[in-house]
Amino acid sequence: MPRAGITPDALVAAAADLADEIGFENLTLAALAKRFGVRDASLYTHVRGLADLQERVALLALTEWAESLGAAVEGRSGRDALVAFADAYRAMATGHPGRYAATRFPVSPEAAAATPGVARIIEVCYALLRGYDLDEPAATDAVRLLRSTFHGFSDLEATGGFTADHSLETSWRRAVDALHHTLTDWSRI
Amino acid sequence: MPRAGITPDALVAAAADLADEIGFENLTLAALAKRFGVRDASLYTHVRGLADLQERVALLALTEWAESLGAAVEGRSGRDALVAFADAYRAMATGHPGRYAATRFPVSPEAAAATPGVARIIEVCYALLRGYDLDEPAATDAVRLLRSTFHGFSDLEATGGFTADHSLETSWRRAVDALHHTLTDWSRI
DNA sequence: GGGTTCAACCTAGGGATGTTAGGAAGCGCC
DNA sequence: GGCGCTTCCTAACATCCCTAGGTTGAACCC
Repeated sequence: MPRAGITPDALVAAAADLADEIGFENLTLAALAKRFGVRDASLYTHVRGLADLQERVALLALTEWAESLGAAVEGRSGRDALVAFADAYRAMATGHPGRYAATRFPVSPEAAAATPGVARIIEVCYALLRGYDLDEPAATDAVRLLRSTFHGFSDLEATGGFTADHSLETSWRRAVDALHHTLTDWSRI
Repeated sequence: MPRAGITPDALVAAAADLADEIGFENLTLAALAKRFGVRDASLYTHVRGLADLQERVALLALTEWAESLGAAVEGRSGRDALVAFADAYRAMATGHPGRYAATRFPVSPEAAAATPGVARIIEVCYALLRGYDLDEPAATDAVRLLRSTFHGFSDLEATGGFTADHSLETSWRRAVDALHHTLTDWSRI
């Protein structure tokens, strides 16, 4: 019987796609093995187990996300940058729900430190603030506010938390506008 | 052998406590049965299955949460009400992580409609806005912004999303201040 | 008190999953 | 062609959810 030609990277990429299709919480070694035409026990050659696979998918998703956010902010500043960042953020959350859910998997500090994408996301957030007039510790407070709002909205949207019969698109716009206003007025709040 | 004297309500309450201890996603029928000194199959007398148990825990958590949020807002208005609401929200998320995670379980529309707490939370959110000058559809946008920010911050805090060496307490205060400012200036944003 | 009935709890077992241990065989390299 | 590493396999076990059917505690009725 021929080899399936699995590599850890191919396995993790396929797992991320599978997670987008069926949800990160439903990602299972059995389903992933079936996709490669292989027994589930065979996956242990490439991955230490389910927890290891989940962490790798999380790190992949964080890296891809960081690139997408970085590219969105590139060459923009102020409100333009904020809108581009927000739209890239939400596009990831709604277009790749499995990957997005994976980003919230608690990765070990060592793995996070060894993955450039993790620090890059925070870095991009700080770059976003350069168009506004913020120094530490206000910048950290502002970054936390940005992430909280974006993450909260995306998460509530993804899990069906919003039920009112009103456009999510305009609510999202209003939220971004409100953040812009807050960042502009930060010292006067 | 004597009966354990289990009732559905006692079972769900114990499940909520167990979820707070080991995490909602680790809540298992086997662990719950062990807590009552009973076989897992015996729980099917009181509950239709794991999904049913999870939904009941979610509804219990939502009800308790609604009461807590309602009590916090009671007799206050404007900024006072906002701060009290925010602190009650965060206290639930950090003090009862299992229950908080349960509130994000997708409950069926019928069960949600039959549980007063679900509607009560939205109602309390709208009551919060009475101190500010907002009409529809702005009120819905504002409620969504409030929930997004509170949920996002709580969720990132609970899952270890904040790593910077800076007080979470002051970041939370600043976020609430920013929301107050946003609600006050809503028509001028 | 004795019988009836309901419901709580049990044992047994099947299917799915994660995981480990050890064996067979493809594929590269000499 | 032969050696060896790596991939993939089978076998087996533990845990979990869930179903089917049996046993027994406890309340109720006479």
